[in-house]
Amino acid sequence: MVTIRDVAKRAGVAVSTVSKVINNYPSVSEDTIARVNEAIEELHFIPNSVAASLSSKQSGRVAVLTDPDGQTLASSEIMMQYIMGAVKAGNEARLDIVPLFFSMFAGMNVEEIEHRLEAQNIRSIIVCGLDRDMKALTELIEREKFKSVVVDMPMESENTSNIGVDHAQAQKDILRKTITENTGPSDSVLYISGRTNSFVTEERIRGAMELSEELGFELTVMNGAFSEKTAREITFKYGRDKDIIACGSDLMAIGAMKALTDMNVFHPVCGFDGITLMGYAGKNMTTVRQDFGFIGEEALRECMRLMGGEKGRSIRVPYDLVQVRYEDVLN
Amino acid sequence: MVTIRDVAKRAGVAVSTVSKVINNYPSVSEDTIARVNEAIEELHFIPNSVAASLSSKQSGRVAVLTDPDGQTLASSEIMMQYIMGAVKAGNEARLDIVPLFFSMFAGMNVEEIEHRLEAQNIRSIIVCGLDRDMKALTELIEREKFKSVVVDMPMESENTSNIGVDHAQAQKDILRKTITENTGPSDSVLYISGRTNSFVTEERIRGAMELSEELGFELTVMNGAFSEKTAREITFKYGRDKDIIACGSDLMAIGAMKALTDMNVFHPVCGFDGITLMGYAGKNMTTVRQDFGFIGEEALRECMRLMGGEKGRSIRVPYDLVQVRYEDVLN
DNA sequence: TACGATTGAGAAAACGGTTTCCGAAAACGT
DNA sequence: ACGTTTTCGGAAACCGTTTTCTCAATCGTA
Repeated sequence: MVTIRDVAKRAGVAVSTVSKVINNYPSVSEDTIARVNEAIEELHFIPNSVAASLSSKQSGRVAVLTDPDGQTLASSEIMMQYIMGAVKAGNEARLDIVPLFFSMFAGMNVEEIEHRLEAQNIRSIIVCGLDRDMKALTELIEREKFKSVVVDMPMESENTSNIGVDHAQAQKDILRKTITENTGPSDSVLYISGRTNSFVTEERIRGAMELSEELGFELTVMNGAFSEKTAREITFKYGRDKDIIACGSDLMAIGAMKALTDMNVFHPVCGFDGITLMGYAGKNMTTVRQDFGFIGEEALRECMRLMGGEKGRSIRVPYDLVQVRYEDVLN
Repeated sequence: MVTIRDVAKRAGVAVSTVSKVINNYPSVSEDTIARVNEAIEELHFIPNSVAASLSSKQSGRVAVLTDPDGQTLASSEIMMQYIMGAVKAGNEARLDIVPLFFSMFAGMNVEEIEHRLEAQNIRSIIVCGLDRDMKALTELIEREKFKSVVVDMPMESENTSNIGVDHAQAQKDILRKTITENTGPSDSVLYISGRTNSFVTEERIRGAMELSEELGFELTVMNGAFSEKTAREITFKYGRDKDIIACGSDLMAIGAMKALTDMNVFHPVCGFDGITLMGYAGKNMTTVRQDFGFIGEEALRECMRLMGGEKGRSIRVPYDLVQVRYEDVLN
């Protein structure tokens, strides 16, 4: 392994000087910089990130935390996109990115999780799939020992940013579109919501209710708990007499559509997320497409901002209203 | 951060002794071990893995390498399961696992990839989704600087193990089952294969051909390139007159089934992989279900074996022949 | 009883960087 | 031309472990 000392010798300077060049310190003359860079080139030197991490507690290692349990097809697609986005942005920023998974923390208390992250010299975390029941992770963020970027939870502080689409607005938009493009403003809508411990569920319900006030349609909200099966059952029971079925996730929308098809009725259905599976689910379905890859990228860039000393903030990302067709997902 | 020195002081021993206790060295008395462990408990000490990694070039950091391009829904589900399996096994073995992605290596030559991995003190890699065209990765493995575990490629050496199901046998099994459960041994079978640069494609084709010899049915092999769309087109053109459509992947099986449905003919179709999407694709389809999570776990354990100094080998893992039904994938 | 063999524990040198501090040389102002 | 500041580069301490060596104490045996 070629080390910084080899480079120093080759360039005829001190190791500290090489280090300064690597890290773009000021107070190195153009001349020296050139000579050092030349030596780096020639020796194919790549700094050992482990050593760097040890010596400067600075090192940019970011962990992606989530709960891998209850993995559905949809969530693994979404997670994969988060991770790939984060890795991509991490590569561009030339830092380590170390995905971990919440499973390893199951049953641990906050201190222990903290210690484990510290033991890896991790300074910043991206948390996805967080809901209100995950007390340990929530507390971890609130203690602010780490720079945290949390997806789809309204947390914000000195060291915490949140990121995600505006769920209330998006729900309003997709529902309005579904209503206006179909039968009219005085319909009755069955809204099948996600799990109640989730922030996005609250927001989406709020959006639907505000729109119902605004347009004056009848709105029935029922808890589908993000379950395709439950959504299907609810639709069987209560869907027939409604005009539109709106769901708090695509998976539930698919369940609802299955039920409608079985009953031989053809109400429009709208979902939320924009997963690939929607392309296989039938016609007459629209959804809010989130760009999960982009969210992952942005989340990582936000980690860097926070590590750079800037304050936490809220980031809203754009979304699309789409009809996912089979042709679009076909590969 | 509580360090090994704090523990040493507390226990009244030298730091080296603490280190020995942590790493289960012999030549420490029961007595001392107890005292040190007590101190560790009391101080909630967790060894800094970065320092450990720097000091002993031993540290167990494993990278998962793959090509994230051309991510289909199916492959993201499969990758996620590989990764989660590996992470799970990694946690159990108490080592770091650092998923990286091949994307960062796009366009790099072998030396550069090597340097980058070295710079992270990575000693062992798991490679998935490798095909014959990925020269850099293949060469990386062949140079044997790393302990490599490669999924579904027939590479084996001192420092290289491979893992996967027996694709030829599995293809034979699922095809035999499909034939015998349906019309009889003298049918004509259309086999839509995967991409030709892939080892699993060769094996699966070989399995199908051997069975055709054995049972004496007519076998037509066509290249579907792992594409749902292509499989669909092939089926449209040539599927009608056949009795059975066998495919080299589930995604292609779904495409084939789509075509059959559109043509209003109902041949049995079999796929390969056992992805969730199959549950949404229709009746009369069977497939080989691989346990990707288990493969990920085993791959990581194999990394540890190799790092422990044992020689590379081939590992065949079990598979199931199943019919994925909607009820089974419903959540 | 004495002597080599064994065992248990500590001191100190790595590992490969970063960072602080210091001094020499160059630039500047008057 | 002299004192003062600024610029640039180097020496050395440090990050938290592991690991090698050394040494004292204990043991077994003749």
